[in-house]
Amino acid sequence: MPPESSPTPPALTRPSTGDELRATALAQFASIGFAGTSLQQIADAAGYSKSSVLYHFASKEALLGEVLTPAIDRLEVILNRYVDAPDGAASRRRFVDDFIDFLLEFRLELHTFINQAQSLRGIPVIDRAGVLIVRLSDTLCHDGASTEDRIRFGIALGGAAYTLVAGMTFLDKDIAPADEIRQALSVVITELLAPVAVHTSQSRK
Amino acid sequence: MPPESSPTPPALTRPSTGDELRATALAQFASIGFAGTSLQQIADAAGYSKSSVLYHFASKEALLGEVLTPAIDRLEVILNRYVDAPDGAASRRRFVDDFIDFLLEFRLELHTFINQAQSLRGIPVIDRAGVLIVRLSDTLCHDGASTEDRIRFGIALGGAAYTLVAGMTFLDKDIAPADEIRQALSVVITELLAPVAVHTSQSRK
DNA sequence: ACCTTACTTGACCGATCGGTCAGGTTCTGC
DNA sequence: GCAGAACCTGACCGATCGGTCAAGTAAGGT
Repeated sequence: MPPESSPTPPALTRPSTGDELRATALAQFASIGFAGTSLQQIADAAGYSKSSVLYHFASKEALLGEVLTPAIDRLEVILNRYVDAPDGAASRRRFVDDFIDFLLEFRLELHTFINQAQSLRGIPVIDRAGVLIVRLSDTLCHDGASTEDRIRFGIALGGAAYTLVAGMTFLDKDIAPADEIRQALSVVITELLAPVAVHTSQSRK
Repeated sequence: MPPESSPTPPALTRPSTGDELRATALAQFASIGFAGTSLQQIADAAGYSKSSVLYHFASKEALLGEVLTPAIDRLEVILNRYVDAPDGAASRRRFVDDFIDFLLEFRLELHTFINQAQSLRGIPVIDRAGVLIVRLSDTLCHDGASTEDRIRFGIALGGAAYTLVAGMTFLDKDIAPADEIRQALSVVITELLAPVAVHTSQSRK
């Protein structure tokens, strides 16, 4: 092999073992569920031994924590940015864009959390995500929001999480181009959340 | 005890052991997942032994089948009724009402299927439900439906399933009255599916 | 009384679960 | 060359998994 190649690879560094395991575990958690995924499966899928997984991560729960944390951090940033921004349609629009970016980038993480949070209570990373979702809901809906407003929020969140993961599997067999999905998501979510926004721009009650 | 009570109980018959087990299993499958739920858990929660569960149901998969089948049967009836009905806004409206009834009555079954179908492929009841969902999607969206139309359908389906189960858990701590939820769902889902309906009433292209 | 049927159970099976541990390999700094 | 860290692994642990089996019990028909 010629020595011309760089010590740090040219464009992208190959993923570390930890990264591979995180990615593999995420895929399994999202499709089979945390309880239904064994460390052996993760190890086999990633091409390592079970012992190796437990060398890199203290426990199965710790692995879940490391897998979900980046998504939660990102969501926290987005929410804080929206809270700090002045009220108005422009801030609202940027938030929806940020949120759609988040959906597309962390679809598996969101799907994992959304569908299993109830059964995983007590795990630190899950509880942290839980309070974040509540804060997100309260921020968008305010305290006096109607049942319909809350259902709008829930449908937008859960529906997007579902559509981007499970839905794609057997509904859109032929996957649509990414920007087409992004634009469609933008239209539908904006439309879903629009009535909720109306209440937001005026002080409640 | 006075013998005045009827041989077949007056208003409602107490549930059979099989019914209790089905209900208990459904709750566990929906919240922890099929793979994550053990027969022991189901037996303990229902107050029986694991052996008793396996006496009433041939296997864990058979139990899942019996749990989900009523929901699938019902969805099949609703879809067939819509397909056989004349095209038009009235049929469409009735379908949405039927569908919301279905959502409210079989929320746990739908949630179970929606979020685990991918990992349970090969199990007869799951495959049957899968083709039914595809048929539902094709019926509502037709062949030439845009990505946005399909995303609308996916968000309505997945969003409702999520909101009615997981969402209620930590978003609407204080549960709203049933008819309020029904009306809100009706508004939001009708709104979501409305643009898709437009394409339906005219022959495509 | 007796047999049958429906139902429930504990003991048990091989396999797999999450997790520990000691040992082996490879690479680095000295 | 050598110590030490980083990494990877097979063997092993007690517990639990889905599932089988024989025994036991209660009710009903004869």
